[in-house]
Amino acid sequence: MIERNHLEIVREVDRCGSLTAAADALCLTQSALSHAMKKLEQQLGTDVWVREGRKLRPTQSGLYLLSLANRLLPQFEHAEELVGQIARGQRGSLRIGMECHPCYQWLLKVVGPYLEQWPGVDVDVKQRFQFGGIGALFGYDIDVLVTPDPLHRKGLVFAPVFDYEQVLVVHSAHPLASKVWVEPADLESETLITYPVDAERLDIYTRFLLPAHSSPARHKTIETTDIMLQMVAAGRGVSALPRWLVEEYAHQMPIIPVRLGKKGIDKQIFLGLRERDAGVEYLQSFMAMARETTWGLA
Amino acid sequence: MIERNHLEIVREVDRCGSLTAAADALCLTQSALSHAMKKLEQQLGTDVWVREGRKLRPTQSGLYLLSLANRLLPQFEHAEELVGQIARGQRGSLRIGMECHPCYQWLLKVVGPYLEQWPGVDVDVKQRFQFGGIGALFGYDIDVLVTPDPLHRKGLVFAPVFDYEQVLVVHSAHPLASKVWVEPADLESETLITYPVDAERLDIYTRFLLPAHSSPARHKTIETTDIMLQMVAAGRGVSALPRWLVEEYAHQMPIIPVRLGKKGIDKQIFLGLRERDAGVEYLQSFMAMARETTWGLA
DNA sequence: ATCATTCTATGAAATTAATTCAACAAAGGC
DNA sequence: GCCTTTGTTGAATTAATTTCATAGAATGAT
Repeated sequence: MIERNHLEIVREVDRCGSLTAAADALCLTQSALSHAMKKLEQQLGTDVWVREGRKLRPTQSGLYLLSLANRLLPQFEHAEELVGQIARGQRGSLRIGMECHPCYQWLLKVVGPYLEQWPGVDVDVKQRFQFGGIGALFGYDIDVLVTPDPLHRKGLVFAPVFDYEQVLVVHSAHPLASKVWVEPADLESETLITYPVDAERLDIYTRFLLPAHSSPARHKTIETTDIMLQMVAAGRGVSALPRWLVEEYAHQMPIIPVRLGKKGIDKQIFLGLRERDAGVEYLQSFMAMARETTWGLA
Repeated sequence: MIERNHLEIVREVDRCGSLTAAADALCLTQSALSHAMKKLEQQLGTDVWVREGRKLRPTQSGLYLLSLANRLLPQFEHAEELVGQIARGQRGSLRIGMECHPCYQWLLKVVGPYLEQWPGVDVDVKQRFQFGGIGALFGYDIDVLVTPDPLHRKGLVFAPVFDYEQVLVVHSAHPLASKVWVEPADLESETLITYPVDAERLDIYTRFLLPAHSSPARHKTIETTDIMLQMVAAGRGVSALPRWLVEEYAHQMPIIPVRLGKKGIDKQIFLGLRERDAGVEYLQSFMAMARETTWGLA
């Protein structure tokens, strides 16, 4: 019924003062405008303008349509602008999924500069997924996944962003603190603090304790990295965390990183995203900035 | 670019879940919708939906368009509803022009019930006109004119609404108060209070004093009827007003109406409007209600 | 696996709508 | 009074939308 072009005409006639001038402005003939409005008037059952001599005086309906035009047309125009930005990859929303708890500290360092560089992109971080990080990626709940397990599947692409060593954290006065590396058996009298996730997602179990059929004396779970470190610094247990993270906090707390096993546990963190999104500019940029934020660790 | 029908499609697809169902709801073929959206996508340079199997998942652009649709479409629909009401004369604005100062008191009695009966009509009252009331009517500054001078001109129609007698108001202790009627000479020692308009628009001059070549001792002008009556009640002068108005106030104030001349001055008040508007329902209704509000005067 | 079903995409044809052209009428300026 | 400007209207033209017919792809059931 009322179409965008009708509003366009009403607005332009108001601006220019005549059908003829408005037609010029809209790159149409005056006749086209006359026909278009005549048809609208018939549909609405009311005139939009009163023809007085060769002047068009807006009727009450016309005045209302004009106010409508001034309200709606800018929204159309803004929408096109915005969609254009989305199309060019300059605007969007970036929902980051995290499957690597300690990486949160690292992520914060990436996100700050990223937000500055991409003022049009909204960033959100999610940490819990009903069907795992990969499922969230497939289900469009997130756009990027930060994970140590690049479960390759069709339609997804993964790229490594940084490597680090997973180490044992102990209080600096702890007997193990002086060791160059610890063995699984060393933990059998210790309290181990981990994030509250399945043991199969904890490297200290899958790659250290379980192969040696060892287990710690006690196992506590804590949600946040900060409290975890506070506990270790209070001598209430030991934990397994990235070396760079421990070194970051070692300045402020009496904690020491110790290698897990003779060769240590090396880990790699990947960023995964949907293949389809690989071309999106602000996603590529995030990947690039993530790779650059390696924290000065090998 | 983005047209109303595109928003219509986006909204309907979101509601129905598929192009096919949306097409049914919109009484179009699935093919039409597919073509329409394909064209839009090409113009925008971005997909609106990602085709996943036989499902359509909205992209970021698509989600934005959906929010736009939910915002804009109701406004289109509301606008059509409203314009329909205007077309049926159920809604509009009624700007009343007044060329009869004391009639303001009468008008208030009309407007109250009118507003109740026509909730869709906004009423405004104007009292000053650059080119007179008739000019304001022609110039669309007002829609109805309340006037004692029905200056008939092409394109305008006038209808009488009520008659009244213009009388002299004096303090009840005033020497003239006991007279059945006064002569022009009686005013030559009086202070006459009138509205601040040209003498040619004051009946006390045109139909009473000037024909007898009389004039009052002093002439004061006052804008409002209330203050005018206060002045008379304070014995500070005499004035000329409608009899019904004086009788209305005579309960509260020591004032008395006296006939002007042996036969009195009879006046008639007209409502004028543009011929073109004569069919507008809420205007007709105003005329009818105005005629009914005669204040019980002869 | 196979088949039927249910979607969407697409090209061509048909239909419908928009636009222009041309002629005319009304009003204002000189 | 004549010329210019402006809007209307009907017919012709052009452009668009819509439908039809068909094909492909994914889902679910047998």
